[in-house]
Formats: sequence, structure tokens, C-alpha cells
Amino acid sequence: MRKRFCPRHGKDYPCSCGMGNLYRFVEPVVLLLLKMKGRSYGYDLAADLEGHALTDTTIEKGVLYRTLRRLEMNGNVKSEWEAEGRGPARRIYRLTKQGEEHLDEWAAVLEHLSKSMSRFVRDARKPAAGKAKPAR
Amino acid sequence: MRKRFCPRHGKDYPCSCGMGNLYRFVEPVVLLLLKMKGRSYGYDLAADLEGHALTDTTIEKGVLYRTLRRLEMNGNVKSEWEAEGRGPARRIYRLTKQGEEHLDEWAAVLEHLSKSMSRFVRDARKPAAGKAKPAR
DNA sequence: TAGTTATAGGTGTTAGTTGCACTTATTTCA
DNA sequence: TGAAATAAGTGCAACTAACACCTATAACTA
Repeated sequence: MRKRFCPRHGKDYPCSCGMGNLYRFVEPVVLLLLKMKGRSYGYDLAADLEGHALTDTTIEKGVLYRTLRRLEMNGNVKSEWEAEGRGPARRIYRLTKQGEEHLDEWAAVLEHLSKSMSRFVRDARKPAAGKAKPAR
Repeated sequence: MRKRFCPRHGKDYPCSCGMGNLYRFVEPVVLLLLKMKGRSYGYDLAADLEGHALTDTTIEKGVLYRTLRRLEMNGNVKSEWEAEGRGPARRIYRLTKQGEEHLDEWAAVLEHLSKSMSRFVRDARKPAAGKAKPAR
């Protein structure tokens, strides 16, 4: 049984605190990059993803390409092949109107999540309540 | 093919922006609650989870119980049956020393994630760069 | 006292997701 | 001409999520 490697706890420890490449967190980053760049393609996005990812881990190419396809299926981006220029042909993606709205939704979701998390961190660092007298 | 329901986009939209009950986000909340309460059990934790969850969605019982078992397998909590008192016997959980450390690690992970997310939100709300003159 | 509700702790199943390795193809450069 | 860089994927086993379902005890209530 293949085990996932956790950089914090080593192998054979079935935690997920590193949080991997959760495609649900790759999606908004792709949307943001497309907004900032105007147009881009998989191979190019892969490089920039490192700098903008929400998690630490390196982004997995497979997740990226599948995310782009799914975004297109859902109407959030559109693509066209571009053969001109150097190297192999590129599939160029752009945000659609709906994609921009979807990014806005993501921003709202992540803003809320960010606040929940920072509240969590504050609570987690408080000393445990009423430990002076043992509870039983 | 059973489809997940997304409260934001309805059924048949394979997004995950609601983010469901991601067990990886249930784990730290359980650790925090156990730290705050000193001792607790599944049914009791289930009630408090709502108020402390990182995501909005209601917490799924199955995830909670399985999370508790996994935490115990990993040595982060320990449990004992308690038959006294009213109602059916309860499996009482407590944090171990290791569990407290694990919570601290989670706090560090989530602090980082929280910051990444709020940076993301800031960027996402900036107007798109250089859209005045069309890029091509 | 029988039936219902509340408390308590789970399991089973299947669809969906992830990680990682692998594949294919074109172009550039030494 | 052979290696490296660019580009876009696919295959698959292991893992995760959602939701329904199951078991049992205790308390309440008609």
C-alpha cells in the first residue's frame, strides 16, 4: 500500500498537514494569474504558480492541466491554440466574464476562510483553560 | 452518477468552493476543542464543532468519528470508555503531549495559509493590469 | 409498559480527488 | 544528430468525501 510522504512527519504517518496540491486551491490561483496576465498557457502558468500558490508544496503539472480543462468545461476560461512563435504550439487561455465573477466568489470564500484560520490560530495559542486545578 | 451539491452553484456544477468537510480541516478543530475542554467525546464535540469549524458547512459525523480514531492511532489523543453518568457509555478523549505539539504545528500551518489567502484576496481585488490598451 | 425520542458511536458504499509516474510531440542548441 | 527545453497531456492506484445507514442504551411520555 503506497503511503503518502508528509514533509513534516515523514512517511508512514497518514497526516495531511502539508495539504498537498489540493486542486481546489489551485483553481483560484489559476484564475488570479489569468486575470493578472490577461492571457497565458499551462506551461507558462506552471512557473508562476510557485510564487502565488496558497500552500507551500510545488504544484503538480497534472493538477494544473486538469484544472484548466475543468475551468473551461465550466465556462470560466476559454482557450485557443497558438502555433506562431517559438517552440511547440500552446493552448492559450483567457478568463471569461463568468470566470472573473468566479474569481470574485473565490476571493469572498478565501477571505472568510482566512479569518476563520487566524481566529483559530489565536485560540490555539491561548493557554488551556482551567488547568491549574485538575478537572477530575 | 451521483453529483455533489454546491450551495453556491447548485448541482451539476463540479466545483468545490464550498469546501465541504475536508477532514484535514476537521482534525485541527478537534485538537483545539480537546485542548480547550480538557476532555470530551464524539457526540459532545459534534455540537461544538459547528461554532469552531474553519469552513461553513455542517460537520459530518462520520468524518468526526473517523478523525478521532485516526488521531488516536497516531498518538495525538488517547481514549477511555466512561459508563457512569446518564445515557449510553461515552468514549472520552484527551490530548496527549504529542497531540498538543501537533496542534501547535497546525497553528503554524494555518497561520501561514491564512496569510497566503489574505494576500490572495488583496491581489484578486486589484483591477487587472494594463487592460486600457488591449494586449493584442 | 410499549413506543418514541435523545444520546452515543459507529460502518458501508461509491463517486470524486490526489500524487506520481509516464507518454507524446515540436523546436532549439551544442 | 543527439540532448535539452518547451508544451500538453494521460493512466492508475491510493486516498478522501458525502451521505446514508446501522446498533445500542437510556430517558421520556402516552
